[in-house]
Amino acid sequence: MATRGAYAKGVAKREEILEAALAVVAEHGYRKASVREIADAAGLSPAGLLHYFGSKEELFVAILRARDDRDEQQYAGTDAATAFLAVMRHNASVPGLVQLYAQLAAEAGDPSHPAHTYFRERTARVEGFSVAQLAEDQREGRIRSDLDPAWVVRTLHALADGLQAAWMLDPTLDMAAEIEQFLVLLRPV
Amino acid sequence: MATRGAYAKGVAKREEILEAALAVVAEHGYRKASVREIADAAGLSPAGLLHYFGSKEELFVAILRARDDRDEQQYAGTDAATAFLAVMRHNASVPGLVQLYAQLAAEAGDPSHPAHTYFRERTARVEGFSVAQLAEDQREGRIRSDLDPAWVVRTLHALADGLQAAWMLDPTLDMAAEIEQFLVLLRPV
DNA sequence: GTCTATACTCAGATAGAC
DNA sequence: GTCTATCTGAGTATAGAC
Repeated sequence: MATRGAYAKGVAKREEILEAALAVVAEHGYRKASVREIADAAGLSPAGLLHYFGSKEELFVAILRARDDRDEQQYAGTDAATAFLAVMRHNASVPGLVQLYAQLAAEAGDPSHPAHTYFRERTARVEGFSVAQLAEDQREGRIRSDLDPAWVVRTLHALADGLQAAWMLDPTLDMAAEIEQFLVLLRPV
Repeated sequence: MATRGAYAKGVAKREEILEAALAVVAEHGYRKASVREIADAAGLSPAGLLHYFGSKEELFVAILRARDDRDEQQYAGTDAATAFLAVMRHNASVPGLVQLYAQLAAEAGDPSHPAHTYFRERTARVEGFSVAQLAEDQREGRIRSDLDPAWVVRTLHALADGLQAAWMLDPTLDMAAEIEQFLVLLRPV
């Protein structure tokens, strides 16, 4: 139903706008990615764009949600360490997305920001299933069993976010290698 | 000389503007801290403010520089681990500054951003003397000697940045405790 | 050197016509 | 569902008063 009749066009247009927004962010960075420019790239007016996404912030949150969906589908069931590394390696190939994520995450520190709820939910969800995965890694002897899995996951998450900030300042930084080094410390002795 | 005659007023006004900016950011958050509002708080017009700081971004960079100066003076000579913990604990009492830092750091990912150079230099400087401190910690047996000090410092830095992002989303997070847990992994066996 | 008044440009968002 | 026209508020450049 959702892709038939009068709705099909709207759904397709939404996808088209997301793609255009991503392309503009990738090329010009988040700062200069105005609604106008994205609307131009998607072939409609700023007001037309805002018919689909109520505000600039909502549009960007939608992009991040789409990324989350893809990542979570792709790495479902993989052990936590491997999944983290794979995501980090992939991130290094999409600087625009990394910038967008960092920017929005910083803004979302303000509880009144439209993306605040999204980031809180995202953290709870991602850390939730990562803890489950990590506990399994511990049972199977891949990770030291004397560490609190929740702490390990929070640390991995914070480390990943911080490394992305460092990587934006200096793209020669190998984010995955840094994480890998940390994982060595988690190995059973 | 710099504080005599006709210049004394200017220097004092600069300080006053920095204080006002900090207060506005602390109260309304970075997002809604407009040049106009800061100018009002400092008792002058927007253009008057821009006489001292060429742009909004330069003003905010000046705030962060002032913070750096204070921190670096205060913890010069302290061992790296203790200094990091002290700074983290202090940060938890100044949410406005944490927000400002995170926001500007994210924006500065773009090389054309006015704060890009500041953050690159800051990273080089802070990590530089932290590595020196950490190497000493290693020689004196407080830290495992088989770890690359540069890696440890980069990781500590990234972890701190990431934890601040997480803390903004959930202020119940104890950033210093998280760091402390990580430091346990660095202790000699 | 310090500062104001004015005005310009561009942003995101809204109202209402089509 | 999409446009045009418009509103509001941002940052800041300029000219010039003191």
